[in-house]
Amino acid sequence: MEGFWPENLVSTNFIQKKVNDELVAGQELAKQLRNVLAKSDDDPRSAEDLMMQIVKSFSNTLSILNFEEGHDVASVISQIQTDLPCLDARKMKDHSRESFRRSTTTPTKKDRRAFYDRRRTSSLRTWNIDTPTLINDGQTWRKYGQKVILNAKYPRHYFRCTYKYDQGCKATKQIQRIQVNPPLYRTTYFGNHTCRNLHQDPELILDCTSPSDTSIFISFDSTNLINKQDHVPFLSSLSSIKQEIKEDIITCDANHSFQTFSSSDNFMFPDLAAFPSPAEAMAVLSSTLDQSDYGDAMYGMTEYDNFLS
DNA sequence: GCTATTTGACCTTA
DNA sequence: TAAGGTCAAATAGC
Repeated sequence: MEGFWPENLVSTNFIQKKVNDELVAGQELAKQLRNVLAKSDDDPRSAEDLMMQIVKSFSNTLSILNFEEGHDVASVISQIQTDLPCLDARKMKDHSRESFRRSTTTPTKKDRRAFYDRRRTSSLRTWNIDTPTLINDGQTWRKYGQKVILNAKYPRHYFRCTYKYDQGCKATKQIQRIQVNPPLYRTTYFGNHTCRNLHQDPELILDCTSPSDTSIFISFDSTNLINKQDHVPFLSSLSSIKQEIKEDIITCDANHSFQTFSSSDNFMFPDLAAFPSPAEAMAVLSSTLDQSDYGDAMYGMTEYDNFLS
């Protein structure tokens, strides 16, 4: 491992400290979000910003945990630390909200120039997350493009908010695989969601969108450890996202068969704040997956890896 | 028939 | 002019 982090720092203790920091930060953010949600007159953007930070925190933790010692964990941590300032809540409040440029009339191909907004000149806030698995931020996305990038082994996938045209939400994201072994995916977000996702629930969602990964829900209510699939209508949106990825994969490689999961494969995370230490929390989280789920998840990741390789 | 995805073409920027 | 981002017609799936 080269570069920023000295070799001796990337020790088990160091990684444990980083995991601890991420979990503590996530716990604190979760508490803040709970307070925000408790006040109905609060700016809904505050809740969204906090939610994104929480997702980021747990994603970072998972990134760290999924890198075996000796692999390039330092680069992940370095990336995380580079990204963190972008997630500072104080900085997130003032990001610009550009007006919706698309006109109500359907432009011809010649008219595209009228509403085309190239990313690099945009003032939209951007940040990225590197994860060993695909993550779900709880929003609904629609894929609108795929592009082979120069000097990149894997194509870049482009997603926009499902409600772009309904509500003028300008949030987009890009997903690109950047590494095979260990698997690493870079998700780059552009702009905040300005939509009101009708399918979204106050509960935070942290879902792996790999084709057959099980969904993970973080509940703020420690008594709420049941599978709420049958009671939460917004779960249909998650199925939609999974379907997007699955179909994308199947289209690209018909030789691979993927196991699809019913929504009942979702399970609930216990309340992380209830655990005395992050290590115990993670141990419980790991054990929350029963053998079949774990096997299915691993199967799915393996198949997806094979496809992307 | 509706909705989402694919993919070639188009557009902007460096 | 090359590269990357987006559009939209064609296509597929439900």
